[in-house]
This record gives sequence, structure tokens and C-alpha cells, in this order.
Amino acid sequence: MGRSPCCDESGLKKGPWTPDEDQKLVKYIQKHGHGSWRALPKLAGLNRCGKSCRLRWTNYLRPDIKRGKFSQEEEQTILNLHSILGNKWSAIAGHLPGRTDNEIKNFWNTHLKKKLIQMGFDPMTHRPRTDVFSSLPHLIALANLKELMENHTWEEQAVRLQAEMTKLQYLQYLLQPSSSNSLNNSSSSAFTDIDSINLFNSLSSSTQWDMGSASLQNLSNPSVSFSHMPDLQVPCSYQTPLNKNSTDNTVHGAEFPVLSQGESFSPKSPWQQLAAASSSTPSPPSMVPPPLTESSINNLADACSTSSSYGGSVVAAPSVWPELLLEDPLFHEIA
DNA sequence: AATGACTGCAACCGCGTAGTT
DNA sequence: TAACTACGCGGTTGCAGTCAT
Repeated sequence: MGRSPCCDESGLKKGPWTPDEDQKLVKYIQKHGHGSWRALPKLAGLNRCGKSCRLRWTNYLRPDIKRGKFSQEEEQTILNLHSILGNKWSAIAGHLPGRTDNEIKNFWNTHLKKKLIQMGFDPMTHRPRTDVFSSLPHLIALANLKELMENHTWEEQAVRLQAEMTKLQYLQYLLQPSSSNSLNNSSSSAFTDIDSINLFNSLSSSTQWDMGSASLQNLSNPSVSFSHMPDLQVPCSYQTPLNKNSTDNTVHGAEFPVLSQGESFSPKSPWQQLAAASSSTPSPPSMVPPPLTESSINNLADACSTSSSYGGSVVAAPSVWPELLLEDPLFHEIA
């Protein structure tokens, strides 16, 4: 509807606030509260529009504003929340006491976004960029080859290779937006950033997936690995509706519980999300992973060789997936 | 020391929407 | 129901400080 005319009025001061103006605004609000922002400037003796006063108060003068650098915890919280909420700065700020949406937005744009990009993550989706990711199997293979050959027996190498490839395949499987795999026919939208979080949690919980360069865990430290990555839980409540107009607590089809204050949020596993999003999707079977046999390792080796010929895109035929997944202990950790 | 590039942050702008008349 | 007002939000801009050459 109609826009506020207040900022269009001529003769009102713009630009940086002076200490005198700050003092007038603070004094007035401390005494009367802000009330109507439109009426405030005249009452407070300020030659500013109400909008400017509100911004100055909420972003700078408010007494509960926390100043100084963002802590590691705050940084992690912003990352976690942004992966779920996107650029909902005010919603994110709601979970960081003393921080303003403007401050968080600036911090994101000047620090976190750049770091994510440098590390090969898409800052909007929080997923590995496909161009980088496409060469990941090769990079990992190169990085690990020496150590693999020198320090492990054939069986150990095979087991590790299986784990690495299954993780990669599973990750790529999740990342295929139009995946035609048999588990996900009707609910591809159920795969969200939460899946990535869960996935990275899963990856971090299995050992030795060092990438040699970086991970989401510690953006200030460029030489960290998934193996040291803590669970990406969201330490906040979700009482604030994601959409003002509804009480819908879903994002891209993924359901988020409405939690009470102080209750931590642990995203559902991809399998749980799948089951929740599609009633026709069977629950993951609860089975004990079969022991690794020479033939299963050979099968896996075939899949691996297939993957290199694909250049790292879709690494295995969809029909192969469930079997591969079910054979991997990682699947059972996730489920 | 000068200057141009880069960075970080405060403030502005314009849009969407709830509330009011 | 339409028109209008006020507010909040997210994107963008402009400027001061810092760094590199």
C-alpha cells in the first residue's frame, strides 16, 4: 500500500548523527519511550524523520546493544541460522541478544559470506559449489593416496575407500536437485539445507574425512577438517514464525518444531525428513549392516571407477544406491 | 609521505504489510 | 473495500579508516 511520506519531506536532516542529536533522542526515549516514531522527532526537538530516529535508536543507541567482535559461538549461530532462515536478519538477530539485524547483516556480508565463498561453499545454499565439488573425489584421492598406500593394509584401504565413496555418493545423491532416485521420487523438496547440516554432522562423526583445506566448522581457521566438526545444532528457539502471515513452520518442505525457550533444535535426519515429507516413502529399513566381503568391496570398486568416468557428477546408477547405502555404517549412523 | 584500493559500518532507500479510517 | 499511514525489513550506498604499493 502507500509508502510513508515522512522521509520524502524536505528540510529534514540526513546523514551521520551528531552527539547532540544522539543525546536528545536518548533523553526523550528514556523519559517517554519512543511511542510513535513519526511524532517523535518533533517532540524530541530533532530535525529528522521518524524512520531515521528509529534506525539510530535500534542500531546504535539502544542500551542493550552488544558491541565488539562476534564470538565463535555467535559466528556459528549465525551460520546455522542463516542456513535455515536465509537472509532473515531480524529473525537471526532475535536469537543473538544484543546484536542488531543490521550488524549481523554487515558481518555476514563482510566476513562470513566471503569465507564461505573462499571455501567453495555457496553462501546462499550453504552447500558445496558443484564446480568445486565435482572434483572432490579426485582431490581426496590424491590427498589420501600416499597415506593410504603407506600406512594401511589392503583391507583397511578397502574399508576406508568404501566409507569415502559412500559418503561422497550419498552427499551427491542429496545434492541432486532433480534426483530421480527411487527413494525420493515425490519429495525432492524435502531435501533442504538441514539435510546438508545433517550430512555434515554425519560426515564429521565418521573418521578421517580430512579435506586438507577447510570446513564450515571453524571459518577463522582455514586448516580444519570435517573430522573435528561439532554437531551443527541450532541452539535457539523457533517461536518466531518464519512467515508473519502464517503459523507454518516449514521451510522448503522441511518441518521445524516450534520449541520453547532454551530448548535446542536438532534437525531430523534426511531419512526422517523423507519419511515425514512423503507418506508413501517407506521408512529406512532397520537392518544390521552386512559384513564387508570381497565381492561387496569389488562392487564398490566398480562404482568408484564409474564415478571417475563421470567426472564426479552422478556417481552411480540410482538403482545401485539403496544397496550401497545400506551396506554403509554411515547410513545407520544417519538413520 | 602520497595515493589508490580495500574494508567495515552507519545510514539511507524502497518495498511489503499490518493497522486504521 | 479502498485508500492511507506507520512501521519493519532487507538491500544498497557512502564515507571514514586501514592497508598496500
